Amino acid sequence: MGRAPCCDKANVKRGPWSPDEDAALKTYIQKHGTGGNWITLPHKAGLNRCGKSCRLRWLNYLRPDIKHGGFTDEEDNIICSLYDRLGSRWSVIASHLPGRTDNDVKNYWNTKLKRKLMSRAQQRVNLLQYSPSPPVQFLTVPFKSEPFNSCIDFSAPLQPNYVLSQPSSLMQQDFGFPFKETSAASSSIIVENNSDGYINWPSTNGAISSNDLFLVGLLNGHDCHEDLAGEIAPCCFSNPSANMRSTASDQTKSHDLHRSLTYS
DNA sequence: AACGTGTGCAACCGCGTCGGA
DNA sequence: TTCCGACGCGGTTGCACACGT
Repeated sequence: MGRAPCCDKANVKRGPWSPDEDAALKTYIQKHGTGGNWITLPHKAGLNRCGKSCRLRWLNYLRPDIKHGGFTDEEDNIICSLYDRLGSRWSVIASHLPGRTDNDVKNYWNTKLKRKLMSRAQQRVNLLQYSPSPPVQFLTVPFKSEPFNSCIDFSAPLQPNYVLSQPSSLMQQDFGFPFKETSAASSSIIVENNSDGYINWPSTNGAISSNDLFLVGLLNGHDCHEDLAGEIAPCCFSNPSANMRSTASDQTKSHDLHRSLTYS
């Protein structure tokens, strides 16, 4: 049996709020407060609205301390940093941004910030400076919803000359298969021998940032000191090894990373 | 001008949690 | 301890507007 609805949906107004309704709600709350009961508030305020709708309208729009308008770079950084640590806990993230609501932050993340980060990631790819001719062929790596972290699952054995860029937060060592560095300044490596389809790295502390991208491409045997151009192949995080730690938060990151890559 | 598509954001929905009876 | 109403949250939807063809 489902939960009983909080109000009679057939007999309450829905959709956008009119200026009159806004005024009525604002006037009532400023005069009487919410009274700790949103369900009875609309009746008392003379509004034919669901209590939840009133609560949302007040918290997300009518509250006097709401900050409207664009987000600043500083706010961007706070959101990115907190999302990296907390995932999609918008209310917690919004609590660090005075005047911003969880709905605001969520919408901003979903519509703008995610794409902004993708654009930065693309710039990082270009900075890797590989330019094979014929162009790089990129490995398609299907997303898998479970498990995650501490390992990239390529679904199929890696072939020689696949290029893997690693996240900056991880050390370039002990990947569990032979590789060579592309250059001292680069964060990429090249697979020299076939691998078993998994790349393990030594970090067991879950130190993967959602700003970190794992990019894979095939060099077609060309020299690595050329420009990298073409499609990005998203990788999923996988955890076939029992001694690797994985968390729900990492699953979210992996999922979001995949989704954001598919936007490009 | 008309139409299709993309974007931003307000609002809704459903579920988990909390607290009082 | 259990039940139930209300709250709060995150995911999703739908609409208005902008923009391109």
